[in-house]
Amino acid sequence: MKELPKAYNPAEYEDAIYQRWEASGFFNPEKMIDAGLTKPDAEPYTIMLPPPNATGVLHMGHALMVSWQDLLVRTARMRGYRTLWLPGTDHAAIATQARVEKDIYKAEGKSRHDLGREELLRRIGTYVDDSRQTIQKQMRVLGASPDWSREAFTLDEPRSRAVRTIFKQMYDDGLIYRANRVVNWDPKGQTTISDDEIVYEPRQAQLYTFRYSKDFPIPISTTQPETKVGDTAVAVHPDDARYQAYIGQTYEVLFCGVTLHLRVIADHGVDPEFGTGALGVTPAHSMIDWEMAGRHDLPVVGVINEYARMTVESDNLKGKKVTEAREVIVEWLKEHGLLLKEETISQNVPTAERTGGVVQPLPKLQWFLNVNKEFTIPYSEIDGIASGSQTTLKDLMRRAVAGGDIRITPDHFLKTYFHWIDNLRDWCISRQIWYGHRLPVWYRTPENSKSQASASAQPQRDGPNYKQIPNLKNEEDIYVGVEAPEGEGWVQDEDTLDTWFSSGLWTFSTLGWPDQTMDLKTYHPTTLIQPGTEILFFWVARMILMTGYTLGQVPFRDVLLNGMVRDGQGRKFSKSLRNGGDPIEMTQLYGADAIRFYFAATTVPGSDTRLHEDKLKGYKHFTNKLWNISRFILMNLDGFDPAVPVVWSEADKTILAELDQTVAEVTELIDGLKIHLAAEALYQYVWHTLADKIIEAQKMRLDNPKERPVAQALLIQLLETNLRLLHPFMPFVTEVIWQYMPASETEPMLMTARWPLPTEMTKAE
RNA sequence: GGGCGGUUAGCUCAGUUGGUUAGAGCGACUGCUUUACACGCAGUAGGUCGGGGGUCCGAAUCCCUCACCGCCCACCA
Repeated sequence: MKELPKAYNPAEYEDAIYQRWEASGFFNPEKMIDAGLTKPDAEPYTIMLPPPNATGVLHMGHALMVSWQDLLVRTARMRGYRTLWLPGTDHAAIATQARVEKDIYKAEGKSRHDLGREELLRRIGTYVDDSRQTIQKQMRVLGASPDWSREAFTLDEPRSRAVRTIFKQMYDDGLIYRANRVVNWDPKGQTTISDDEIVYEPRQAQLYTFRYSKDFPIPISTTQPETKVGDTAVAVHPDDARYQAYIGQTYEVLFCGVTLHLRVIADHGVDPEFGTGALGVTPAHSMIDWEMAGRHDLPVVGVINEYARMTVESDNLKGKKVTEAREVIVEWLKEHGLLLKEETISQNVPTAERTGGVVQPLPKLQWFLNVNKEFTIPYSEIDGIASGSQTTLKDLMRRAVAGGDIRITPDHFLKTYFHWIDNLRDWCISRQIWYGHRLPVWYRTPENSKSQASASAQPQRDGPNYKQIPNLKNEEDIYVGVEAPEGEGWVQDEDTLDTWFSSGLWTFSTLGWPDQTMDLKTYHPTTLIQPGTEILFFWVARMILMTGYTLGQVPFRDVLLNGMVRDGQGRKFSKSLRNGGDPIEMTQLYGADAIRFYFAATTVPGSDTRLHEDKLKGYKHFTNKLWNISRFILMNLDGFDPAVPVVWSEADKTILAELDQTVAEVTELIDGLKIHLAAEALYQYVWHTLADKIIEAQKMRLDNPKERPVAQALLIQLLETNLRLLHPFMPFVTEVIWQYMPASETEPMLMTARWPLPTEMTKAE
């Protein structure tokens, strides 16, 4: 037998081992069946890899993702499940386009408008291909075993077809609709964004208390005086004694050169304690006011455009930026003695997550998904929702989790999930960016049906004249379909879909839906998904929605949430901080196994974790310890014949029973998704029981010719079982050692070897 | 404003359904060139489990309350 080197050097083995795994084809579950390693009727075990954004490289958060999922997948594979781990990438619409635009601007000084839609998309395509290759390479370095042959991309043709198909179905069901509504507009990114893409930034703001004019009886307070030229009402609380006399009255005032028609309305949404207890209602530029305007049938007057500039017909305001207009108005108030009070308050300013731009509420013609509208669900396996019954998307999302069809780990996130659903409003799904799934919607107006239409013929898309809103009538035909319509004059909507629309289909679009494929039948619902806590709403909830709607199923049984990986000081990893976090670099330093064991052992579901290199070093030592345990046992194997039966002593039986117990414990802990406890149990057993106690005790026996064969049999049995148990945690080093094990003659690859059964030891007697 | 999580050894963190002297890694200290491993071995020190109150035969664990830290949601205009 060849003797192992004194120390384990990961870099020497990892590449070759990975190549051997991949070349075997056994990441693919059907290949496992063909080779007789998995039974054809085995229960499936499926994990869809949360597709990393196609915007570049993986970070330590992805390393955590790979560590946990590959661990679960390798365990399932060894335990005989028909195991599929399906990889892919997400086109991450806004993030990717913003990134490429930035790069291009930096390098060439060109904007997307200089390049045009086609050229920009071509550039993004190239960029995304590069990123995907980088991501694949990084996953390989970490030892991931996904079925690369099934790799998917949220923007490839099969996934796009799924998107168009669902869009059409939802449109036909009346769930997707087009409407003029106040949406969150990002002036910097020049697109709408969803409620979930807003981050509130605390800032200091000036709160101005003033009267519109000398004649107007009620003073109001605001932090945004520039929007007040768009006011159409003043709202007070219905029970507010101070203002009872004015409710229902209408006033005409000249405010900073603009004539306003203000009605005094009573609405429960007004807090009588705040400011003057009266609120200037600006339906066009505030979500709350828009809703209030709906309740009171108020006119909507737009005064700000997509570039956050004033559109109001007034010489001293028109064309000015909102910040400039604010100064003009405050100045005007002061001059006319209308400003009553000015105080500094702290305020949360809504900003766009991706661009940092201050969100400007604007009325826009957009596409929405109605989460409250009833529709008939033809088929449902979801607890509490019968096939053919009436339901809503919100209800689907709630019941899929409430009924226990989906388990969330850790379970305290259930509350957060339900709270989010309860507050959910219709989802704005259209985006004014170019990279993404173009809406499968075509328009035909009398005008463009004659000549070959151009995109600019579209209604109101960029027109700043909101005076017509909200009663804009579309004098055009609309066609929604999976493929473009026949006939002349149809122009496709310029907009693309929110990136989470396609991500929501991930568990089944990856399996070939809308075709009724074998994959879909076999692998769906999937077993488990492992997202970060920050995308519980963005992604997990949307998957439940989309899957419930489309298949009447849950997308997965288990949601295993992970927190964020931070640096040793608790900071996020970022390029600007230069605080490291490159998985490849870490792998070179400590080996992939140490990284993986680190994440298995020290990271708890749902909680953020700080990366400590001293611990990483500790787990590198652990791989080396395992190496040397193996080295010792293997170098004492001469003369050993596995075929010769041995008689265990009582002490041996105790040892084997303890091993047995470890197998049962580790298996159970992994089943319960308590990966960190499983890792800890194995670490303790291998180092402090097997190495420190058992091996030390067997050394004397090995010197005794009579006892030697029993000691050999015992040690090889212990090592073999531990290698099997450890393989999902540290696949490389265990696979290398396995090649020296007698068992490799019958099971040549540890990756596809069988998981030890708790009873195996007792059977060995 | 509402909700969730955290506070355990010098540091970073575990602690599964409340059960005998509260654990790990790293660090510290003492001793080991023991031929598997110094990426090692044997051992030692170190904690009133954030404060207060309660339930219980028994609480790090359950209940109440307070403090501080972090996150999520809402958005007072």
